[in-house]
Amino acid sequence: MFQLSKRVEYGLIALRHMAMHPTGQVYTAKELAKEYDIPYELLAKVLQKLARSGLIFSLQGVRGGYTLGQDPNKLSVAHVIRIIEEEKPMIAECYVEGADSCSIFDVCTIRKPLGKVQRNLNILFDKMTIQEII
Amino acid sequence: MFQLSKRVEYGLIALRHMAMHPTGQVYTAKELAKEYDIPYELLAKVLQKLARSGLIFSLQGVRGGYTLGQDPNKLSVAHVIRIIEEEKPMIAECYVEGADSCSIFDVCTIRKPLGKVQRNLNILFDKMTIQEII
DNA sequence: CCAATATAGGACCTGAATAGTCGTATTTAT
DNA sequence: ATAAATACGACTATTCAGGTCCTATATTGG
Ligand code: SF4
Ligand code: SF4
Repeated sequence: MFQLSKRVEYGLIALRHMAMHPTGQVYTAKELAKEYDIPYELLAKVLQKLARSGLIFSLQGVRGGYTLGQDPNKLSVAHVIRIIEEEKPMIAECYVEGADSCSIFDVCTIRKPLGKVQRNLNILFDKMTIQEII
Repeated sequence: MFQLSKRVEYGLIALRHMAMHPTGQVYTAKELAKEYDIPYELLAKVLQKLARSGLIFSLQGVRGGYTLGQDPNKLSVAHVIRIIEEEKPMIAECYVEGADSCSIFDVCTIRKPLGKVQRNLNILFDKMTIQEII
């Protein structure tokens, strides 16, 4: 319970790697996968997703790869999570899926307090930048 | 991702229910399950676990049930989670399962920053008591 | 004593979500 | 042209949470 998904972990690792080295440098999914011993196809998908949302730039073809598209100081972990996980619920499903998603919604007594936890968690991830995890 | 398990939610709901009403009162798993429309067997197991670790008292036999064993002011949500989930990992598995659990442990670069998140989350749940969620 | 009602707890089934794999198309530098 | 890279959809496998079922044991009250 409460684990970060591998996809998010892999994404963070890749972003951190890019942020650590001189900007503009291009990294291929292959070399990153090898460096960190991550399944290539899986990492590739994550990078594609990050690229699609403009978080990193992709260069196709020979000598292509990925390069950091944003200042790592301004890139929050929360943002990365949101992109990779899309709108997956955190803490409690009813927050995202609505009242119908939970059969005990209208008698549930812990929904509100959990909201507080959720907010605090958001703040935590919002404040944490890629630069910070280097 | 990052969801509280149903078992924890059910446990919190039951504890909250007990904490709301006069102390000493006995509740059966059956009536709680009905009241909140929770699967009886599942709730029963959660309550058994809470009873085993002394968090609530159990009375067997006819007219038995459960009764709150502790001051709700002193009972933290963190404690409840730890009892129900035992030593399930939060945030990242390597914290509990050790280095061998993750193939990229020794090249992983985000382990330490995730530790910070974990600590903050612990603080959050530690501070939150059952009394508080009433 | 006996029947009813409750907890105790193990075994099992199921479906959904995650992790990982494969195949193929497309792009581009050389 | 070829090789090396991204793009992307479809597929498989594994894991885990949620839920169910069954039996044993304890306790009360008639
Ligand atoms: S209504 Fe309550 S039990 Fe249901 S998902 Fe929301 S917080 Fe959890
Ligand atoms: S070593 Fe890194 S990737 Fe592996 S479980 Fe720990 S934090 Fe996650």
